[in-house]
Amino acid sequence: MFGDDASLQRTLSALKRGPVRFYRDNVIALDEDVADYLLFVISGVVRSCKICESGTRSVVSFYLPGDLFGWTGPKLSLSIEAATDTAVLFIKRRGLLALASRDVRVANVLLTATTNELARAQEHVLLMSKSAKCRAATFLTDLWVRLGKAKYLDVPMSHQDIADYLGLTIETLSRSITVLERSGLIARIPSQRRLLLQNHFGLRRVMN
Amino acid sequence: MFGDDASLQRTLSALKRGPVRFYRDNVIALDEDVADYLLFVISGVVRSCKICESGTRSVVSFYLPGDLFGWTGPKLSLSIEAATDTAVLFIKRRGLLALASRDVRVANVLLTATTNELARAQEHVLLMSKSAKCRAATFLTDLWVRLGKAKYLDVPMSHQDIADYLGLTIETLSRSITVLERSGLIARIPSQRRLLLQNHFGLRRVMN
DNA sequence: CGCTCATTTGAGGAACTTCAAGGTCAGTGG
DNA sequence: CCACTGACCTTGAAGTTCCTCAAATGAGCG
Repeated sequence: MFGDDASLQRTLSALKRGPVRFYRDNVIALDEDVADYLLFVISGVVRSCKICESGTRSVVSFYLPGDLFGWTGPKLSLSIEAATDTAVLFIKRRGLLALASRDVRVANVLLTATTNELARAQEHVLLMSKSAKCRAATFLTDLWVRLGKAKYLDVPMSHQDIADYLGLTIETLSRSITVLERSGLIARIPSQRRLLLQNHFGLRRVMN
Repeated sequence: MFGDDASLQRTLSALKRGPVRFYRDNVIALDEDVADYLLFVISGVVRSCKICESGTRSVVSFYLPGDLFGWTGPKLSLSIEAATDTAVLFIKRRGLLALASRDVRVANVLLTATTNELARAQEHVLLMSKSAKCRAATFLTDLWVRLGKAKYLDVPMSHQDIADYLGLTIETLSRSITVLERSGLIARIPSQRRLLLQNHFGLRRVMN
């Protein structure tokens, strides 16, 4: 079984639902739902976040096109939401697991996806005990890398989302970005949302 | 193959090396080594941590007896160290993966271990944007749960380790614990290292 | 006891948050 | 074409939390 890619493709197609489109700030799933489905991002940005009893929100992770995720345990009760307009694929978890037990390539994809997500979560932990300036610089540089190192960085998510991801207020984030700009490390051309990372060496130094 | 637990046990035995004992603060592995081995904690506490260029240390995770870990990607370059005197098992990664592809039980153990580690990392991220008092209360309560909800909580790792895990200074951690004590939520009986969590409801409230 | 190391406590300063106001930009309707 | 609106971002000033530095206290051990 699955001796050729074509039959693998057919089996995968049978497991997926979508692409489903969501508008910005729509809830895609609560993580009770994610117990049954993995998500694959086709376009746009997805965030997983948590609202505390105190009303404060934390963004745990951003997922970009090509990311496969949904391993988060149900006890965290995270909410999966569209950070921009998005399209995502829902993939039956049990079906994919069964497939993985028969096809090593599938198993490797799942293992790689999970390991990557763990590594990113650990880097996130490390980031949270750095200064605001360092957090902002690291976030922008990482995002630029994840989006393919294009000439300009079009930041797709709102500053509020970024601030909640970095554990800062939106004001502190704004000030930090302004400091980076005044230091000549980045520039905003021509508008807010489009950034040019000018001095990668300097950014690396700020990132520690 | 592996139709019975006995043959599974034999195969597992062939993959493991140890138990190996380490004294407190010994380096168990750098994560280039962890690329080849998974670690299983027999006794004591293991920490994974990172020293920045600036000299500051962060503890990414603590592993307790029964924990299986080592999925961290090599690009983080974490150091795996003994937070107390410990005994650990080294398990050949490739061998265990091969085993997992043939035995669903093994695959499930690996998946569960990885998912748990991811969930803990995400909770850690959430924790880092809370107040010092909340972080301390959450850490102590979680540790108490992970250690089996014994009557007394014998904190096994140093305050410095805990502070580096929580992204606080050792002084702020100490003050936070003192505040919890003065609020009657915890008590130190009879010495520093042994704590009694007195008011679980109150602790839950501080944890938010 | 007298050493060392770990933890606690205090006072002052730095970083971040809060609250409040001003600015920018895209969309809408006159 | 221009003013109006609302969402989003930026800036300023005051307040809070946490950090830094310094010293004191406590625990463990020869």
